[in-house]
Amino acid sequence: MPELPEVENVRRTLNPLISHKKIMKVTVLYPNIIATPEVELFRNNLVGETFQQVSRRGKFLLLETEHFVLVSHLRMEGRYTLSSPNEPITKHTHLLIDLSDGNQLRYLDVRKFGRFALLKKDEVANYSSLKKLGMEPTEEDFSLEKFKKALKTKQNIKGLLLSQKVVVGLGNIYVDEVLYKSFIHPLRLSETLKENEVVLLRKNIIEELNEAIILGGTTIRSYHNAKGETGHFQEFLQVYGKEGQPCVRCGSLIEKIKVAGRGTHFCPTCQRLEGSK
DNA sequence: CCAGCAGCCTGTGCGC
DNA sequence: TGCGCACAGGCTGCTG
Repeated sequence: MPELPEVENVRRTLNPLISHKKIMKVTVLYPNIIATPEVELFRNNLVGETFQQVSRRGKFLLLETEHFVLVSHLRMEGRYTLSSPNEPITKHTHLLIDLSDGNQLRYLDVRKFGRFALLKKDEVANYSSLKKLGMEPTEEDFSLEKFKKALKTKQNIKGLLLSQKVVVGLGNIYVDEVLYKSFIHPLRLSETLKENEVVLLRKNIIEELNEAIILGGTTIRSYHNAKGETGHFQEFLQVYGKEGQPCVRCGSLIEKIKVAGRGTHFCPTCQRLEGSK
């Protein structure tokens, strides 16, 4: 489910719901979602802490307390809600955190792919999942020079962008949209991109993700922010989920193939597979 | 070291 | 209606 715009909207809606609230009790209903430390320690370390701000690195949420950072990844379908402890617990609820204001923060995840790691503050910088992440897709962090260097590989461009090791935040929907807007075929080898294509691709990545954040993210089936609201960017998708429909630029029918193991949508006419001569 | 791919889970939609 | 299969906003660990 969530790519960067959705995670950022969860961050923005979750932050005011939990910051400055003390953790009274922690209940883990599905232990496998806790990557580290062991569940007992996870609970004991969290109880008594007070949430500070919620921040984000790539698609990871960082729920900070005085001494720890709760690193949360929603993967495909993870979701937060704030409810009364009296509300019945559904079968897809896996973590409960009772707060000092009487509310209960809940983590729900149908596919159980999401993961939590509770780290001491000084361990965060060295945590492998965060350490290997690439640049944030902002004008300041996402350097054109670094991008050009990172593209010197024979990996196809879609796979490279999905890997999060060059620039973070793109998932299967936004990567298809961004490549479409940049006239680049998803199977194009990264090293064959020309200067003007790299410049356009970088600009489109930054703009696309920003616009999607402003529109509340993309809701195809399950995404909701921490207040239960859906996004609206799905109304502006041009290729994702549009197979068989005409390209708005040239009228060719949008095709769907598999790239990097993922369903991939593109226009066979406007998106170039070869570097221009 | 790196690219590629199963595995992790459950639900949904499709063809037969 | 039922069944089997493919597929779904992602990451990780193993393989060659």
